Amino acid sequence: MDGSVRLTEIMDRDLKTKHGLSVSEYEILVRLSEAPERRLRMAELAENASQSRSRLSHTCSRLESKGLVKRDSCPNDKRGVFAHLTDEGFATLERAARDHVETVREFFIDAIEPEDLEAVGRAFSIVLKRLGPTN
Amino acid sequence: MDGSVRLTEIMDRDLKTKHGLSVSEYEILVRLSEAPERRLRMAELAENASQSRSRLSHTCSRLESKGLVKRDSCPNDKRGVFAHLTDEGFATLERAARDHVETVREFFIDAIEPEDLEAVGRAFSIVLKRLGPTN
DNA sequence: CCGCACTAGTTGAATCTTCAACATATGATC
DNA sequence: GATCATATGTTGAAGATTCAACTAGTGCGG
Repeated sequence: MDGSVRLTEIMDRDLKTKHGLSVSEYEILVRLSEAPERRLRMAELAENASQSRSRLSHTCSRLESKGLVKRDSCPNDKRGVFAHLTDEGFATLERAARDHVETVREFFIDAIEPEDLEAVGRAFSIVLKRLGPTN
Repeated sequence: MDGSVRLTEIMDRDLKTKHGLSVSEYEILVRLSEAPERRLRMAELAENASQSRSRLSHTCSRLESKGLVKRDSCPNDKRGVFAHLTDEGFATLERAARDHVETVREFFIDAIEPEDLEAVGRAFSIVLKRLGPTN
């Protein structure tokens, strides 16, 4: 646990100093970029990014005021809200991802024996499944 | 990473609802309880618990006001401060640890194949070594 | 078509963390 | 033994997260 905490700390600082993004903001941009039409309902996004809805709301407000994300209401379900990635958001993500991937390699992927890496993947997938949906 | 985030989230909520402690507070109590005479210099404690000094200061203030930790100055080095675990702190830790260990088993240890668990240990030890001391 | 339980998302206050600035002390060097 | 670079720890403000309360909309059952 200690190792993984320290690792995210590194990632966080790296992203923040180079691109002004926290890991959780980055996470959100990634999920959006992978979604069809680069947009997702808030609830779904919260689920994907393992964040509470409240937290997502706040974080999205920040991202919106940075111009990286835009929210508009969903026509079908009047309660619903779509968050979608702006072009600027996508561009920022692309830049950030390049550095981020490199950092991940340096401190994680390349540091570990390949078979141990696979084991880590298996292990935490199971944990995730065991824990079920967020909240 | 996602799995490990979700895992600490569970630990956190578990500790908080049952014992009123956050994971980082718990962490601090653990390190102190393991130290000789149940006390450590602030800097050393920060290092052990992978926290910034500033954060430790604030957290210690909270723990102190709860009566679980006490700080007093170090005779050798007048800049220095010792944090030590009070009896009440130790008692609280003992209670918390019982539940905590069980939660860890349930969602982590028992969920994972033993050899994968070993791999996880190896992997993150290396990460930790690679990252070096905090900050 | 009314009532009611439930879901979506936001808000604000309380809490926690980060960051930079600070006060103080140490110790090496000249 | 004065000076300067460095280490220790705290502080307060700014930023992020959590928690509980809230608004609004959905949709089922009668």
